[in-house]
Amino acid sequence: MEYNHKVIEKGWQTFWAENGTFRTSESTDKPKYYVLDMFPYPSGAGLHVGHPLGYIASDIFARFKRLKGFNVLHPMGYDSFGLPAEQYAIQTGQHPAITTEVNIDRYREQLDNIGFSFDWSREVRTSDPAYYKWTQWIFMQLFHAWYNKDADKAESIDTLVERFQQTGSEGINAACDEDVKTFTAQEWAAFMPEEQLQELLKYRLAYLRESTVNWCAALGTVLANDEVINGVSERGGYPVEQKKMMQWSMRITAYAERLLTGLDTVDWPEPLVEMQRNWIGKSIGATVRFPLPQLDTNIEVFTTRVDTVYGVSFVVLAPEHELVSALTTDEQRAAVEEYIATTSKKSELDRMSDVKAVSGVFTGAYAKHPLTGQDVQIWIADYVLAGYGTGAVMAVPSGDQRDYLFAKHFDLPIIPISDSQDISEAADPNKDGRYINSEIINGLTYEQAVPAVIDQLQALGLGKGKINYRMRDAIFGRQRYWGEPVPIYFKDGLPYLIDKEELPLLLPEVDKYLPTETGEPPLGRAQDWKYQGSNMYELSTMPGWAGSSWYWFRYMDPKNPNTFASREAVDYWKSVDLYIGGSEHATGHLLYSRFWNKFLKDWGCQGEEEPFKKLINQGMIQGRSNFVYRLNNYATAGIDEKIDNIFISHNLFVHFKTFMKNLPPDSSLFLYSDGIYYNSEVLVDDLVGFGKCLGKVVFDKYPGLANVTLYQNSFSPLHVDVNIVSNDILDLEKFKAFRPDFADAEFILEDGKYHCGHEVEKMSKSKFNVVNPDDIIEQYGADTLRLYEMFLGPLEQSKPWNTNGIEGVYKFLKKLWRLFHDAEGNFQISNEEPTKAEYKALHKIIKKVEDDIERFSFNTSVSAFMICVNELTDLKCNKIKILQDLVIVLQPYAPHIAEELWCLMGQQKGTISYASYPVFNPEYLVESEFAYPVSVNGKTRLNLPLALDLDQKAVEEIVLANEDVQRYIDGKAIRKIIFVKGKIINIVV
RNA sequence: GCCUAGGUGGUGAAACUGGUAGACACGCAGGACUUAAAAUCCUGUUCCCGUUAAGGGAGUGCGGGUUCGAUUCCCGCCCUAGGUACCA
Repeated sequence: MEYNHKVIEKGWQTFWAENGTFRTSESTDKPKYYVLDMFPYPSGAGLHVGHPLGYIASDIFARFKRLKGFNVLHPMGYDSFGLPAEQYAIQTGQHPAITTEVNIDRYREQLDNIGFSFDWSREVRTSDPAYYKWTQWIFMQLFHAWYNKDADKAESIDTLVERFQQTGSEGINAACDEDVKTFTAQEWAAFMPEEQLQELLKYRLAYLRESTVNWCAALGTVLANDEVINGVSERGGYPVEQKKMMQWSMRITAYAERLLTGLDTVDWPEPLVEMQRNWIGKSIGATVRFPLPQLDTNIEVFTTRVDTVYGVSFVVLAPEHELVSALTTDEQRAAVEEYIATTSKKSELDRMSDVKAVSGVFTGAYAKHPLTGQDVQIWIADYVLAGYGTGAVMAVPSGDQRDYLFAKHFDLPIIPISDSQDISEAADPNKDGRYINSEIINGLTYEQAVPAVIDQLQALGLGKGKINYRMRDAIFGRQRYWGEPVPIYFKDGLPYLIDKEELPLLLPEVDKYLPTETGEPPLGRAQDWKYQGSNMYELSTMPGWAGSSWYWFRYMDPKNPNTFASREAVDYWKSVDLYIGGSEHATGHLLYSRFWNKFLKDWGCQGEEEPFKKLINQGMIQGRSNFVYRLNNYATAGIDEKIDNIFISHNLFVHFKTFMKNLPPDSSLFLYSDGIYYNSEVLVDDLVGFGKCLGKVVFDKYPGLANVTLYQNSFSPLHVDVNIVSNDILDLEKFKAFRPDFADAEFILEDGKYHCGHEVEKMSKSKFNVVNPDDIIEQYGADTLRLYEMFLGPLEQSKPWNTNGIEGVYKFLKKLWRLFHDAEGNFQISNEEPTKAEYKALHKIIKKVEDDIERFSFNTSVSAFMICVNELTDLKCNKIKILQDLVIVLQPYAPHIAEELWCLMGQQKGTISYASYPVFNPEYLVESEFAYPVSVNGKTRLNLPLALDLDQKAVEEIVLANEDVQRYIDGKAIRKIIFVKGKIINIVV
């Protein structure tokens, strides 16, 4: 039979499913390997061809590792809590669980068509109560934990209570809120129980506190920093404002340092590591206090250049700084209040857009310089951010450009502090010179000055070295329905954990998925939803990232009812060896997952510091839209009938556009049946060709037409479904059926074809550029799809989807099939011993694929397969000894055809999945094309690579007779001689 | 502005540690088979000069450098994509 992908592929997919071919267990002597994909959110649109790119790559890798003798865990599941299902529920009233279920079924069907080797028996869904039970459990552990900085790990809150009871707050070194109290053991004991709980909340890793949040009114929820892009929501692009609310937060900042140092131990793409580093934003510096004798307090600032402290000529506070109103003098009060009012009105977006404008107001107050004791002015300005550092900066105009501009603008002093500074035009932050105007550090270098200043400040109690992080704690509550309920109830306004036995705390039914009339989250609508019948539950739900922050553990032991994953399973699988997914999760999912992983390690649940050892970002596949150009703005004379269903081919459109652009904006073209005239007078040679084309259709049909007038925008691009376009050539019949109003369309063609325009855009329904993998599979098969997605280019690179080249890959599979089938389509194989050339072709591919997979260069493997089959075809090789190994090598890429051929050779059905990867034999390959001259007994001889198959004597004769060679041998040592086809190309000395 | 990645034919791309640049594939052109189409196969295809050919020249964003030899290494610049931003 001919290569029939439909029959072959369905058959094998059924076989794999029925036989549980890819079911994994822990009981084996093989080394383990964990290959994970970022699990998808099952959206209503289904998969498009961009989605499976990463899954195909990971599947190839997983299958390859199996062949290499590893016990491979390769699971798949769904991140099934999320906004779209809820939005859909709001619109239609359908329960998000139902929508989600339907979408998951659709996803599963599409995934199955591609022939993945997932172990589906381990599937997880984050919205499944049996799953989110453990998400809630982890939350409870985080609530019950504090971070002991001395031990550098999270500990049970009980150990903290114990220490409070014994020694009070003395000596506690914790990651906690700023406003913790200091107290003795006696004072602690004297606190009311509520006070104690209130205080403990400031230490917990999951905690409740009033914080400024990104409130998105349109979505009715708060958003995390990484969900806000340029001041608008990532989803939907709605405006986001700052608002104070009581919120659940996660003390991820406790792990800032470990999250940073851990990045050095993982094998991740450099851009991603860099993104996380920037997000954490560590800066090493110092805090400096500027005394305020009038208020008996200090202004604390953070600086990374404490050595420039003698250059301070003023201090700037953020407008929101808590000391502002207290220290503002009466004369300045009006100005200050007005300034605060204007800045608070500015949205995040405004503030970002006028970054360059200098603004600020003097408070009228002065602080003492900590080292010189001189008075320095205190200003407020919105270039100082309340949320970073201490919300106040010491201004060093000579060393910082923003301070410099501020000083210039308000005519404040600029003090040079280094003999190498040039501050005539701008601030100069260089660290090269010696200090001047700097009392105790005059004449010192930067390296000497920093510790000197810090020592002095510390001695005065006015400063100390400090490390600051940009990263904020993560807001953990969402005022939405479709998420995990937080396992908390309230009594007298204080949060308590529900009993562990009550887990999972099920998502209650509600009548509507909207906030209540009183503005509470949707869960406020649930009837009789009280903890043990009396206490109110927390009404917000967990954010989208909760369920995805630990899911790789659940795959290890997905059905366990007693724990999130058994210790045996966790110790066996340890961490993910290879993780494939998009880089858009750099500062969200990938950071939170590392945080929870570290916490679970501290908690003694698992032993790995990092969850994902190696990570690959697959590039996004963008859409490639096609356009047709319709006549839609014109005037006719001498005819009544409409003639607007005319489409011009792409090059004519470009021609037309270019030409019109060169005319005055309000000009128009008149068309006559024998050509085009510009302004009815001048014949435009350029447009003759265009005019003839256009004239043909228009005037054949309307012979009596006197003229048509065209304007600048007479032809406008219109998205056309990419599925009726092939190689940018429009299928005219399908186009007429595409939309009813195109039924009588007429075309102005080039070379008898309608060429469409194209553009790279996001893949979306409205742009008619969505390509469904099912359609590709229907036409070419899953193996072709898999190979083609890999063939498209480097995995990590983003690229537009373009079906144009797929024929080439399809041809390769057909060629391979035909090589082992005769003209009648019967399987035909020879038992003969292969020739050297045949072995060479085979071993080339064995080596190549192995190398390529190890370095994730899947696209070059596909090319190599084609070369291999071309070579074998030329050799007319249909030998069993070649095919046996070849199909194993091919199996990760094109598993269906590989299985089928394996079977046809008389091997037991399905055993190819457990075969072992063929051993590469270098004897068959040309290793190198270089010859190395060596000296033997004073005579120069050539070391020729054996595989080159050259006549030693003949080559030596040629090479040694070469003048250059002689010259080099006399002068210097020759490293190698490069020759191709017996000819010397170059000589390396 | 800063950080990161990248820039090679008509197109997707390859060249792994400096060694025949453009493998492989698409597209295009020509040809074979066929009544015809599909399918399949063959030949050519970086650009310029040379009627064909033999042959010659240029060529991996631009300008320099190191080297017998540079897409690859170094310096400066330009452009594109992604990230990030009054972060003190």
